[in-house]
Amino acid sequence: MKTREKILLASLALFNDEGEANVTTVDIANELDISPGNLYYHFHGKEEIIEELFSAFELELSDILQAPLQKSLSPQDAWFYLYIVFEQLFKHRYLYRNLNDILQRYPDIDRRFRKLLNLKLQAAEAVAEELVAAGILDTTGTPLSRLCDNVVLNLTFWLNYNSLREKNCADEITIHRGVFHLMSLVAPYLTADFRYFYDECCTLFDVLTKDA
Amino acid sequence: MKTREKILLASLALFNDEGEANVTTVDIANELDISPGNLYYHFHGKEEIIEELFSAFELELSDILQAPLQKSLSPQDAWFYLYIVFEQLFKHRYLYRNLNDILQRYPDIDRRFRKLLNLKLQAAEAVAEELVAAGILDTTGTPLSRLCDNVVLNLTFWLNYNSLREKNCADEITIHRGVFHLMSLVAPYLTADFRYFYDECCTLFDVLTKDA
DNA sequence: GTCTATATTAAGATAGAC
DNA sequence: GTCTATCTTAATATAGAC
Repeated sequence: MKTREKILLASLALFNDEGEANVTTVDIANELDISPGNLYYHFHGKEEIIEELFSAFELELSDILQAPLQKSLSPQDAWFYLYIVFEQLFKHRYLYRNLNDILQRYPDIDRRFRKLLNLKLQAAEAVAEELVAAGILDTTGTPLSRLCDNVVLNLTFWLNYNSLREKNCADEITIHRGVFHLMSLVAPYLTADFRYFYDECCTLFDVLTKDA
Repeated sequence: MKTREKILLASLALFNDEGEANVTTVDIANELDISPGNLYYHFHGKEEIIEELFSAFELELSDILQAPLQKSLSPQDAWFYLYIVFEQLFKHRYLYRNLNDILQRYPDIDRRFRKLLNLKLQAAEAVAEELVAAGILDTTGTPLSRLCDNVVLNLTFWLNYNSLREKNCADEITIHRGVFHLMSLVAPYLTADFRYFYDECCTLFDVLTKDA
């Protein structure tokens, strides 16, 4: 693997583990046993590394979020889809962990992150509309947009909230918990015929998280 | 007003406006037209200022959160109570804006913040139980703790989410929106007799936010 | 491409005069 | 209590040898 690639991978891992603000260019170089000078040969600095990491994240997440807009998701896939989204967010959790800080320091990332947020909203609405059409959800009384707004807020900040509740939570469990937490937001809108589905989720969730 | 007091007030204002990480001891001194040396005479550094600001926040918020645990809140006060909590969080929004960063750098604040989070959960459960007892909420099917968990997550991260959605939102509007957003979480559990209340909230919210 | 050595910068902090 | 002047430290960044 080329040094440039190695720098990106090591940076991502360090940012996720220690928090982006606490990782210096020297830390990254040390992690790879290369000199700081070498790192500066490949990247002009931390800023350029972050921008390149974000670009990769943006590309991958855009693809994921555009899927339900282009081709309608079958209801049984919605559950699986939620895991895909969560895993992508988790892979780049350094971003969500220090969101305001990073967006303030990198105006370009700020602009692009807001675009992604809109895309999240659109994807959530597309999936929700599918579920309503399939008779799985009944949202009469509350506008769909309000529910989706809440889903996106929870998607964006769940990882932060979970690390406040459980300081050392295994990665797998964190993702299960996140998906389940989102399910519970939608649960009150399930039609009577599909209530059993949420109950099954509760049981499954207990099984999945008991291994810990 | 004593210089010490002035430093605390100016720091809080700067932290809220610029983000704690972007404010240096020199910035604070400049804001007050005093020398950095003078600031260091009153405080050992930024750390001590933040710890003192947090202690004040902790004291005030604890009082607010303990109220519904000691004396049951009448249902008509619940709405008003939510405003009190939100305004307190808003006054110290610098903390919520860079939460992970600050908690990582100040282990003592981390410990105490988690305590406050538990207190938030307890207060939410106490209020929710009141509303259930009064026949305003019906939460059969979903455990109350899951709803409260979600309320606390939203309390903690609403300010962040809102500033992602609306970059320059007036303070007043931000708080109205936050309270309304929380209402909409609870709305699906309102009993049929009290549905009208949420509809009234929607109308009121439209009026309150139209002045902007 | 990679290293060592060094320069630059900015924040944090202190000493001593007034 | 407050100021000016100065020191320390850590992070960022570059120059030049190999």
